This record gives sequence, structure tokens and C-alpha cells, in this order.
Amino acid sequence: MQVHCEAGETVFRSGTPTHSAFYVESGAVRLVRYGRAGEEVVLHDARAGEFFAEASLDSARYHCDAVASEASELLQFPATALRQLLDTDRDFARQWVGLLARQLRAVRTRVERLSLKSASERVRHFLVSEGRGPRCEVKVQGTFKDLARSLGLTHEALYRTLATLEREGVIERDGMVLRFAG
Amino acid sequence: MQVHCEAGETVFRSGTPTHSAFYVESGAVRLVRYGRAGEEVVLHDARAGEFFAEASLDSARYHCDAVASEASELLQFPATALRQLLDTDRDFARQWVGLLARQLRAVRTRVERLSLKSASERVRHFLVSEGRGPRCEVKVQGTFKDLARSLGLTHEALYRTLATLEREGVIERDGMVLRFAG
DNA sequence: CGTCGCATTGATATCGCTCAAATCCGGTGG
DNA sequence: CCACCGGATTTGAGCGATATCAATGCGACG
Repeated sequence: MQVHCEAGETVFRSGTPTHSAFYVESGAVRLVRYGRAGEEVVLHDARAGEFFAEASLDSARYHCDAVASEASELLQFPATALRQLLDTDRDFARQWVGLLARQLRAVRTRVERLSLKSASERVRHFLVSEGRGPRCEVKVQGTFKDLARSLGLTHEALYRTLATLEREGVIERDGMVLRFAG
Repeated sequence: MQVHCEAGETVFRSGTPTHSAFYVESGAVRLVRYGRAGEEVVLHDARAGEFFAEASLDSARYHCDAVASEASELLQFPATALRQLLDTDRDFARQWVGLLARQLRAVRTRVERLSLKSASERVRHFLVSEGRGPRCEVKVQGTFKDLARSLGLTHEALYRTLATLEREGVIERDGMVLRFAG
């Protein structure tokens, strides 16, 4: 079932029953919880080509909010249909297990990144683990502010760190593209 | 297949082919990677009753080291056997999907925790999400040093934060048991 | 009984957070 | 077409929390 979302629109809220998982055809959706001071904590940033809420399927209620960060086209998969597919379609089940395992590895990598204590180490780790090619080139998705939050930094700290690393000749920056200096 | 490990023994190393997943019957196993300065980063701490390396199954090589933190009894499941089980045993496949989804939620919770910027907020979050009962009681597994690392703090910072929270009457401490003050 | 690692606390340095301000850029409405 | 507006970007100054280094006590284990 296709769903359209405007930027800022809520797809589902924490605490409501888990009726569906979703696939992002285009756009982007943030999964967020809120800290005691009301600050937004981004659990995951699902972009085009990714599923989200796939881990909520076997839990009774969503445990975070899903908010579209841009106008997005989503595919909605009712939980019942997915569970049935899992039981009947062997190949789909195989794919699904692979999907969950890949997500798990990705989130573990993010845990590793957040365990690093310095901003520059986090940026290096981001390039090493997300970058493509020998120079670990990355086209940053969303804004640098978004990237800062996903690195567990304030945007000011990220800008300063990028500027310092560039000045030191460690990385290069072309607009939203980052890579290690050759 | 049953395997015995002494404390400090390596179960598998990063980069070697993924021959097996494991189940911890007793003891504990740390999944670790190493930062540029050689410091240990703990990706996961598998304790009695948990699987580990379950996400490596559909990847060609392990992406971290597994080290027993105490003498442990493990059950080893060869990848081929598991893949076959997944394909033939519908109920096992269902369980496996549930297991992966639960792990995914747990790791996301840890990401949320590491995104909090103050030590006391991380401790509170730890109690809220891992604690049992109305006071969020937790029996800390392993040493406080281990806990500190899993919270992304130095052990000194953790000791000081616990002391402060106790002094402020926010939490209580009985040896390895932590809970919110009544 | 010596040694090793955890637990605990002190002193100091440093890095990143906070507040602040200026610029840029895309979009919007007149 | 242009002025305006909001949010992203960028840099500065200062402060505070946490890392780091250091020292001590303590219990476990050989």
C-alpha cells in the first residue's frame, strides 16, 4: 500500500500498536525518541531503498516516533501480511533474515562510532565505514546538522572538526562530498 | 557442539571466515574491535542465555573479535547447519527472526543511550531501559569498569557519577545492585 | 604473602557544549 | 524581479564536564 508523506509529517507514534512496517521509495524518515529535556534523539535515519520499523513487527507497540524529514513516498506493509509471508514464502524469509542481520551490523557499527571519544575519530570512523573507494568518499545525506546528530555531536563541533581535519590535510570537502585527502 | 573457553581466550578473530554462530550457556563473551590507538571498543557483551555472531551468518567474514571475559561454556552452531535449519524448520525461522529483531531493538536502545551527552543521563537511561520493577533495579553484570565502557565513559567518570547521584538521593547502591531511590 | 586488577577519590587539562553573531542560500510572496 | 524569511553554515569566546594522570586501598588468586 502506497503512502505519501509531507516533510515533518508523523508516520507513527511511540506507544501505538505496531500495525505495519514500511519501505522508503523516495525521501527520508527519522526514527526518534525524546530525552528528559525534550531533545530529539535520532535512532535511525531511513533513506530511499531502506525498510524501517522492521524490528517492531514482533513487538506489540512502536517504541519510537517516525517522522518524515522530507516529502516521501512510502510502501506500507501490514504486520499480518508480513508475518504470513514469513511463514509461507521461504525465499522472502531468507531475505528478511538477511535484512535484519545487515541492519544489526550497521547499528553495531554506529555503536562503535559513538564509543569513540573524540570528534575527529568519529568523523574518520564514519568515512572508513560508510565511504566508498580507496579514499572513502561519502556523499553526505541530508544536512551537516543531521550528520552531526548521527555522530553524537553538536553541529558546531562537527563544522570545527571538519575544518580542522581539512586544514591538517587529512580530508577533503566538496560541498556535501567528503573523502580522505590523497 | 559444546566448546569450553578460559577467561581471555579468543573464540574467533576479525577477518576469519564465518564458520559458526554461538550460544552462551554460562560465562560471558565480549565482541570487540580496536580503535586507531589500539583501545578496545566493546560492540556487544553476550552473557548466559544469549546468542552471538548471529548477524555474521550471512556475511563472509567476522567483523570483530570474540573474547571470553570469563571461563565460559559455549554451544557452537556451524553456519551450514543453521542455514539449513532456517530453510527447513519454519518454527525455528520464526524464532530466529524474533531473536534478530530483539537484538536490533536492544542495540538501538544502546545507540540512544550513547547519544545522551551527560554521564548522569546515560546512567538514568541505563536504569530505565535495563532495570526491573518500579525502582528499575539492576544487578550489574561484570565489573563497573565493564559497565563504564558499555556506557561510553571512563570508569572514573562512572564512579564519580554514581557517587554524585547517590549523594543527591537519586539512586541507591548495594554492591553491584543499582536502583532509583524510593 | 606478593601481585594484579578493580574500586575510589584528587588534581589538572582539554575537548566539546553553550551562547552569540554573521553570512549564505533556497524558497515564498508581493 | 526583488525583498524577505527561516534554516543551514560558519566562526568566536568562555565554561563546564569528562578525560587523563596519579595515588591509595582492597580483595582475589596463585
